[in-house]
Amino acid sequence: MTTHVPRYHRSTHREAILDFVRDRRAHLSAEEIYAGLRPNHPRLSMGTVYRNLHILVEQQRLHALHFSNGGDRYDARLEPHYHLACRRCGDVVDVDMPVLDQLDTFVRDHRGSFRIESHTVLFHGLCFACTQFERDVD
Amino acid sequence: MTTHVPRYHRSTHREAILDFVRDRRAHLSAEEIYAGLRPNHPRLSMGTVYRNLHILVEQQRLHALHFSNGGDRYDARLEPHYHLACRRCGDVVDVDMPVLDQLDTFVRDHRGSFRIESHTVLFHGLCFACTQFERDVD
DNA sequence: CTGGGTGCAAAATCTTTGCAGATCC
DNA sequence: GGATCTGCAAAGATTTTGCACCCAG
Repeated sequence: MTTHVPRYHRSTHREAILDFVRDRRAHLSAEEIYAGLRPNHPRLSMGTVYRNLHILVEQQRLHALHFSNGGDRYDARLEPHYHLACRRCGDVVDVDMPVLDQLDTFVRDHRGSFRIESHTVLFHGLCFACTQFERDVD
Repeated sequence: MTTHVPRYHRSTHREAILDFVRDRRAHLSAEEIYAGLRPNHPRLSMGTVYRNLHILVEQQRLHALHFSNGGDRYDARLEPHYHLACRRCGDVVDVDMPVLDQLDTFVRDHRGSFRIESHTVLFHGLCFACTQFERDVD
């Protein structure tokens, strides 16, 4: 039982999806990608968006981010970096700070049985716009 | 338009859910909680589980964890701590290392417009059992 | 009493998948 | 030609919600 590895063909839609996420430099949901591409790709379907997003992640041409609200989001910035999410509006931005590679090493030494591959850091809080709607946060 | 804040009553189901998550000391899904309580609470429904989990999180008596595979998981351990998730089987364990409070301060100084409240760290990798199923991971 | 809590089932989300035809190599 | 890609619609999986009734305060 050897797992079949497909040799992907070239696909206009797949490239369009990748380009779209790259150009936006944002953390887009499948729905946003679909809506954004629809004008120029009227025959695009959600099934195709999902199928291609999975392939692009598998090919390491996109990274998937998992959040609380709603579904996954996709990021074309491949170097490790941290994120900051607003708990009110859900907006996600990149954090401009060095990645702490030593964390992986530290945990590796303390938990040898687990093969650590990477880590993610997510900061939680309120973006500037949303702070105005939340008064007394103790 | 002032948001209505309910004064929660006492509820056998809510306490049972909280006790169950506390006793298991694990990171349980709604489904697992439902299945685990069903024997002793035959009239419990999934709707009630979800409604109470939201309330317990709002009351800060549980924390919700968000992962890629499937839905949220719930944790009764309230002090900040980090997690380690196996990308193959999805198992989640606590990481025994001090929390880096200074990260919040650091990012606060570099992104004044965002009100940082906390951060989470998630390590990714393979648990010991799953390393045996994955050979050549480059 | 009044407002919260619950079961139940329907609805709402979000994502996956089967299939037939089109496309790539 | 054979594997991959696609639209479409149906099916899955997960979570929310409307409603009538029950229960706590």
